[in-house]
Amino acid sequence: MLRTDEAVKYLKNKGYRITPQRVAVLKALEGNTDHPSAEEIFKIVLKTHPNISIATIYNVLELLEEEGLINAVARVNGMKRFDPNTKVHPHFICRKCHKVYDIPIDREKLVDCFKEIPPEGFITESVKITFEGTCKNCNRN
Amino acid sequence: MLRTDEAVKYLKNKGYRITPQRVAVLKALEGNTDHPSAEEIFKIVLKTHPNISIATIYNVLELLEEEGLINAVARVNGMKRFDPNTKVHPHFICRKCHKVYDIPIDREKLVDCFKEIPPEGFITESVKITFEGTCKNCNRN
DNA sequence: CTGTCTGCAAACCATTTGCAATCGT
DNA sequence: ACGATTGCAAATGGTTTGCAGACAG
Repeated sequence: MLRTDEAVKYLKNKGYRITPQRVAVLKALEGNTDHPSAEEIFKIVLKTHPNISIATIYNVLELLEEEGLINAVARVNGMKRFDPNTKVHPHFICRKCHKVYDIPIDREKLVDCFKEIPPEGFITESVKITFEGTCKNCNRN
Repeated sequence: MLRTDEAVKYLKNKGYRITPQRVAVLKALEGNTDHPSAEEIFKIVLKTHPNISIATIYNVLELLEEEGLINAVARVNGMKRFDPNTKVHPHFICRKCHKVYDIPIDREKLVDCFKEIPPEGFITESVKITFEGTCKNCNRN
């Protein structure tokens, strides 16, 4: 799970400059379970940094993703959605309200299920498990 | 697995018109394990239908996906990739060569692994399991 | 015939890029 | 200081859309 102070330390250590914009994006993501889009992160950060540019948001998100501090976990309505929780876990995308939910899962079972795949010679860098349908809330109506 | 004749029957039965363009897209996808993009399907169909428009390709693909005859299984380099095999099965996306591989998997194990998720009240319409990394071929070089 | 589909070209829109000015180190 | 990073505005590019004409049923 992303923590701003640890991420800052990590980035500094890698030689990256610690700009207010980068810290602001990290803070917007810390503890955020909404799987926000770049636009949503932009809106959050605008509150404290009224001059920030959307291009900077994209820059920072790209950096954080490359450094493995966050993941792009889905694409909903054409927009990438980001998750500060980089542990492998399934997501559920609601086709009606476009919310992205984390799905709790028995980690042992998951590891067991996937341990012999993909085939030899393939090197896996990330795994995505995504359910799509209609969520509890939307099904009630 | 998609079969052109069955798909045609299905679409006709639903009241859709059977146009040469629709049949051509179906034929381009039948038995295709390359997970082609819209552009790639366009190129295939152009050989037999030199006047077809890319917009028509997108139209037909949208229709086939809505009708559950094909799936959009991934987005690689910004491009949707399509699979005529609509059975749930994992994919491996190579970050170097951008090939999309089908991954064989023990179906029973998969069902067992996923049977109690997602949580009650959520209605699942599709499941995607995607590995990303570098493929056997690219790792050799 | 009639209303669905197609082909064309323009529009869309999330994301990327080029570049001069800014600011972290 | 110096070079990495930002903000702005324009470009990119896969996909979508509007519409007149074509064609399947």
